[in-house]
Amino acid sequence: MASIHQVAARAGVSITTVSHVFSGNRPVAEQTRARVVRAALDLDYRPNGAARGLATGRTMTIGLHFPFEGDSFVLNPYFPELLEGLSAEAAESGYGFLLIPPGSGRPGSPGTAMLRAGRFDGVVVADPMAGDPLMPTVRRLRIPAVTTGRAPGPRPAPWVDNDHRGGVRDLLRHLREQGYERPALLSVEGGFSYIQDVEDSFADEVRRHGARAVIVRSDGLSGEKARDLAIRLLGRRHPPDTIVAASDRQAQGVLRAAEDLGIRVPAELGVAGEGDTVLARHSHPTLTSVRVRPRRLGEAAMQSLMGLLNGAERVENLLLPAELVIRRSTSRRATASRPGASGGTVSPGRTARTARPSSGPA
Amino acid sequence: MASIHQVAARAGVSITTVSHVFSGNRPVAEQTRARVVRAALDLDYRPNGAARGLATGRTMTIGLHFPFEGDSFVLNPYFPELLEGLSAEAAESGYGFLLIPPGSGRPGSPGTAMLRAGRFDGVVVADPMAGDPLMPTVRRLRIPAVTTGRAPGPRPAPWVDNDHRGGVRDLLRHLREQGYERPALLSVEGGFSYIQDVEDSFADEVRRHGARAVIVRSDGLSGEKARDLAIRLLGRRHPPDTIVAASDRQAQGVLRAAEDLGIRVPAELGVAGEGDTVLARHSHPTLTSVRVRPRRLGEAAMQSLMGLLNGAERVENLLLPAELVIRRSTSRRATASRPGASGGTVSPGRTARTARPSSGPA
DNA sequence: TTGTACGCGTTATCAA
DNA sequence: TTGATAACGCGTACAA
Repeated sequence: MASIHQVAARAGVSITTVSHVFSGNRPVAEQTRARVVRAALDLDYRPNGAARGLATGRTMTIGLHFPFEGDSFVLNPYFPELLEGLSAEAAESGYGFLLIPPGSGRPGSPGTAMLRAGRFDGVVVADPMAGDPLMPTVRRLRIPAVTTGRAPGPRPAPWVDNDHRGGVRDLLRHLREQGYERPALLSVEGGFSYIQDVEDSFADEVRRHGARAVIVRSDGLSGEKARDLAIRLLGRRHPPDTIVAASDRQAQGVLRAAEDLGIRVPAELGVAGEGDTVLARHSHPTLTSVRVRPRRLGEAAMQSLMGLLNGAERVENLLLPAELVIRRSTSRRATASRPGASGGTVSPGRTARTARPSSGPA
Repeated sequence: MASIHQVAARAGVSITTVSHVFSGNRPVAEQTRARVVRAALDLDYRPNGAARGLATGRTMTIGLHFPFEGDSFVLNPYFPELLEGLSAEAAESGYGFLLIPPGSGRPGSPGTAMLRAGRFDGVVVADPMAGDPLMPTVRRLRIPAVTTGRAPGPRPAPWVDNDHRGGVRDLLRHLREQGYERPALLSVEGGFSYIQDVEDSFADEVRRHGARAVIVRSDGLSGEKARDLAIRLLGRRHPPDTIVAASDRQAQGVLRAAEDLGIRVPAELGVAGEGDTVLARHSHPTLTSVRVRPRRLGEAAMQSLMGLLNGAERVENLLLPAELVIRRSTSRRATASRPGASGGTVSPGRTARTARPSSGPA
């Protein structure tokens, strides 16, 4: 492997010049630069990352953690899209992602060793879970961190998030307009702030309009489990006339339950999902869902983190708006907006809001 | 951040001794070691990875690539499990995974820059696709590499793989024993060696027993698409009496098609999947499937790569046996093995085989 | 516009 | 059992 010295020698310049040709940190005469580039090409030279890191104190690496311990969240298209956004934004600036293994934060685990080894400049933690020792460890080690979704606890790390509460509010308003009166929420176990938001705002909103807040929880996102729970819900003495599911996969299970029980959707039962995944467009009937933007969230997370890395004392938290996409599964009254049309109907747009720096749930 | 010098000073020893306490590269007297550890603890010292990398020439980082360009393979539980295996094995030896972004290998892409920057000691490429420039680039840069599934081309990198061909053979034998005579294969687009293996061995085996090999391909793993294709298959003038799907999700779509058409499974139609995922155990009827071991495959991949990194000239390729798990969806004749019992029935076990170093498809 | 020389924090060689 | 010191390859303050 050629080093900067060999390139300098071959180009007839000093290593300083070679360095600056590759870092771009100071202007180099066009002629000189050409000679250097030529020499580097000839020798197949690539600047050594470790040496760079040693000299600059930067590793150009971001630690990345996903909540993938159980099976439950693996089959969720949310995370691949989030990763795309992170990746796109990181690529621009030469950052790479080092996976932080599950179980990191527990004393003595290999992941904790990695955290302690200073192998990255900062971390992105996707959907930190309540009770997970990772974020406390990250804070203790003073590693710059941004989370997608909010970490639990009093002074969470800077975060970016989807406005799930707003999404639920919009959805419930739409359901009221469609004449549904007894909504139930089919939620899921797990200590994510997203679930907390959905459940809290569902309960608040339903009660504010004088109804009882019925919430049941599945222990995974599977459609089968959702179907079973929905069947039980619909067999109650006073069954709900709408079921809002915490994910599109669960909503599909609800549709299946209705089909099995001979209950017509949307006439007798309204069904809505969350995430506006490909499932929502392809189920029968098509599914009303709350659209979030994992890709944009990933980009925003990296932007925040890079702010921190560039010396910003603190960065603003960011709440991305969620859009209600109305489709057949909740459209039982004719409206001007032709529900059921190709892509669904999007509720009146709202613009991105910036939340207060260390606010709790918005 | 404390450095080795400060620890040495505080412990009253040379930096050499501190170094050896942390690297374990030579014995240190118990008393001395205790003093060093104490000092390190007091100063919150952690060895600097970049400096280590510079001195040793090793980054303790493995590049990792998943075939996640489209949505299609994201929703496959195979990859999370593969990652678990890789991760477990890597953690033991202090290696971490740096994600190689999609599109790497194309000249000028950020991923290619990362490959060229020498940021890792080796790479693991999960299911390299035909036509992807990644593996050629990796070879050109002489980065030690192992693939899960085989890379296309004449002299592929060392690989570990599931014995899909053996799995298909066992499955077809079972189907013949159950009296099925006209199997069709519901495959999927995409240049993975795994698909090639399944299609090739299906065709070989079916023809060897004098039947016509019917193969149709979906352009994704979705259950909906599989259902539509299955409906078309079953509407043919001479419909198949068995449909073998390239994944459990597709097989579930086939079950749905049969249900919609009023075709009884397994009496009139046999259905089998691939992967033995949670879907197979939970569908109605339960699904016969070919079980593979992504977790063990991941472990094996890392072991092979670490062999390469430790100077092995070449490592043996490894073919892990696939097990046929017989459940209700193909069990129309009574057998001694009580198909449909809890976990399904596993075909006579075979032991892991080691393939010839640069063999093509086994 | 370019070059000299030092420092980054560690490992490895050689010596004691 | 331990230590002194030369790499490792790059960035950058300072000088020219």
